[in-house]
Amino acid sequence: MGKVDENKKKKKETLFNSAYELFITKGINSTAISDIVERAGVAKGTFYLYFKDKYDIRNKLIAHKTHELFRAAKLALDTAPEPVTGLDEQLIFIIDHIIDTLVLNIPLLNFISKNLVMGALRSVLLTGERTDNDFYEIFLKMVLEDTYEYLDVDVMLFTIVELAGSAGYNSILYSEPLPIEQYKPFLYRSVRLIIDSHRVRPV
Amino acid sequence: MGKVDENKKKKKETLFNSAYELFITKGINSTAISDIVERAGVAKGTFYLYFKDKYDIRNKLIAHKTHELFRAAKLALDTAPEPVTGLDEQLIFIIDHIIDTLVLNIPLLNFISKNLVMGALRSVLLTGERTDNDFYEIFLKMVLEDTYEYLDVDVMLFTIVELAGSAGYNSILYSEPLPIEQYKPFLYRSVRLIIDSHRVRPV
Amino acid sequence: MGKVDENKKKKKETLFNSAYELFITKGINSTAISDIVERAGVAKGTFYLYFKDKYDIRNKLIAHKTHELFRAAKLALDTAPEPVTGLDEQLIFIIDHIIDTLVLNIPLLNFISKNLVMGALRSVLLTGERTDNDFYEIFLKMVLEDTYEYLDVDVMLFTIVELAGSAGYNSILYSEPLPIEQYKPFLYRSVRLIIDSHRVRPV
Amino acid sequence: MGKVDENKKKKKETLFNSAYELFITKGINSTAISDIVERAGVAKGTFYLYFKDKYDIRNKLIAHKTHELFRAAKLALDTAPEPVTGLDEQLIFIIDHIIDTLVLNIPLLNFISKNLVMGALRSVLLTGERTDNDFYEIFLKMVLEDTYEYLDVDVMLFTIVELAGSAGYNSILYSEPLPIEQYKPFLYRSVRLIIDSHRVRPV
DNA sequence: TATGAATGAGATTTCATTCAT
DNA sequence: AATGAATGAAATCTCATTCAT
Repeated sequence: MGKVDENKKKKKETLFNSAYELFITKGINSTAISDIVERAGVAKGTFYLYFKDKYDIRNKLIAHKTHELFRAAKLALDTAPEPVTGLDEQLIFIIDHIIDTLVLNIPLLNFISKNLVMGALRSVLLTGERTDNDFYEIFLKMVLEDTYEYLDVDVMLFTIVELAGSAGYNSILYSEPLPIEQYKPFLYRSVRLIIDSHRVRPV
Repeated sequence: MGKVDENKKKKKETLFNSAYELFITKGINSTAISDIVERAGVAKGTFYLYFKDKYDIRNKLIAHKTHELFRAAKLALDTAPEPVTGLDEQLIFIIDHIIDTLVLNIPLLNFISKNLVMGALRSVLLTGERTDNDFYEIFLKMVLEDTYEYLDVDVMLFTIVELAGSAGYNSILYSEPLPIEQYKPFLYRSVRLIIDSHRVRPV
Repeated sequence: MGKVDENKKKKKETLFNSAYELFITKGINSTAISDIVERAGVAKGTFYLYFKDKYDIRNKLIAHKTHELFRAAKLALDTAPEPVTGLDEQLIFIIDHIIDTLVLNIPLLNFISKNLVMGALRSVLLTGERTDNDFYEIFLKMVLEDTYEYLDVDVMLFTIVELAGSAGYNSILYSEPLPIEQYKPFLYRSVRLIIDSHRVRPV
Repeated sequence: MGKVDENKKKKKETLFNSAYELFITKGINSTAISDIVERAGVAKGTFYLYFKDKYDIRNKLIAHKTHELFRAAKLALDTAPEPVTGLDEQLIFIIDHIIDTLVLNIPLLNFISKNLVMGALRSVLLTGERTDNDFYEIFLKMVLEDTYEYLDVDVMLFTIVELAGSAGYNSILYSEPLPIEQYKPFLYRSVRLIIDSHRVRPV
């Protein structure tokens, strides 16, 4: 990569970081592009060299952050001291890891969620961003390697993601109807039931 | 009610309606207060007599509309040609009714949802707005009158609302992973499983 | 005075007091008529029953407060334990008394001054408001009773008032070029010189 | 200076001039920023690029205009056909020059004065704006070069400025107690007395 | 590429004043 | 006399976007 390209990438990254910090601090509506470029230390015009507008950078940011969450969860799964076996345990492990991360990073939860958690998660999981790590492929692989056979895998994943995302969001943020730690057993029971209902039979 | 009070109520209502129509047509960000008052045919200052700002009227609107959805669903349930029995069937009836309403009113879905569906639904269901119709009471009554006994009723309702709200929203709007009509059976199966998992035994 | 008239006077007084407190607290520009009536506990329309606008009430307030200052100073002069004799000593006594009062009431100083101290003082002294206590008359009497004869009495009073008002204002407020207590000897020396320069001869 | 910087300076100047003309014509309260930018032929946002708000530009304007007055007076003093000698004559020359200027420019007098002449004059004389021509230095030099020695020079200048500013303002504007031309002898006599009272002895 | 001055539409908000009750 | 809802002009200020350098 040439020095110019490097510089270009650095500028973009700086804008990315500035935007993220401002978005989670002040919210999107109250963050002006001038705030972003000021914090990034670049000129206003430069912003428009890399992003279309505020919502462009926001969307890319959400996708990026969601990606990171899943990547970290998958990594933890793969490097767990004791191997986690069974699709249900594996999915719950991932959900649990993400929840635990977000509990410690409420601003991130707020940022992602306020901007339609579910859409974002889904985009990562089901449709989108098949760039570096293809999570959809990863999930399919997990499904295939399981001892059970599954029907309507897409539907299953979708249902779980929606439930966990939505219920998790509210439970973490508002401790309603229960604080997340107390709600987890219920959530995971439901996840198991959903998975189970998609099983055909042991292979 | 004096003539003045009557007039006041009418003004507020007009503003309410104008705001709603603009919000679902152009979106909140693109709706200016001047748009609202212009459409309502009142002076700009009048808006500030009744609402703090754009977000104040939006929140009140969301609560109001969500309320209406539930009220209509409950009414339909109570006046169904053939009585619907069993908590699971009743809840699914309500969900189904709301989904069908929103399918025909995508702008409303978008409006409510973009502004945190779940939070809004939950506020109606679990905590909030115990004004006219107390839905929480209604649900409790439905639970009590069922032939089964339930544990953790709050958790059960919360889980169902989150799942149905979030999954329904995406399925209706994006037909992903399936169009809503095809997704419904899966959704309702999950709802039934969740209900079932909270049952203790027949009374 | 009938009950109605009494009530009327009370309303006006309340508005007066509210305005004064707001003016010295927030400044005139930032004080809205709605602030005044709110604090006074009367309706907005009532304000217009008694005053033309914000500046009307302000002017009346300044005249009133300036009047009070002089009245109090004159009273102190007349009731001093040891009689003060000589026009120079008497005028300095009055100036001193007013300065000491304002030092303890900076908001009042600010209010009067920001709105043209000198004009206000002058209006009281020379031209205006010959209502209850006619200060001009009082000063003339002080001049006549002195053992000296004076030329151009108006000019003398004017010069002294302008000097004391302007220099006093700045010295009290900004301690520049000296704090008022240290500036006083210089000020009073100048006042004596001015008086002296208007003397013709002992009568 | 680049083309951009040149342009910037020109814009600021244009705003400055527009504001000044409006302020002295309509008064500050009645001058809107939109008036200023309209007259200057620039966009509204441009104003905020150079000034914080209306009061910012006003303060800078007052300082500027006051500066000009003194500069012109000093220039006249230095280029007088017959050299003016003696501190008293020099100070009176300056005061006289400023008074004569203001007599011909009542709007300027009003503008400066309404916003606390004295404060402004003082800021130029005693403390402030030590930029181009340092008037304080100039006065000190005048004092040093005099044949007399002086005590408490700051106090002397302050007293004179306050007296001349305040009395001059009222006399010019209201012809009270006398028109300025008739009042001048009295004023200058007082000034001489004040100067004299600070003299120690001929050096 | 990068800059940042300039733009100017438009958003929000205030508030003196009126007038029907 | 008193009220206070309604007005709506006008004020301030923001900010996304452009474009000459």
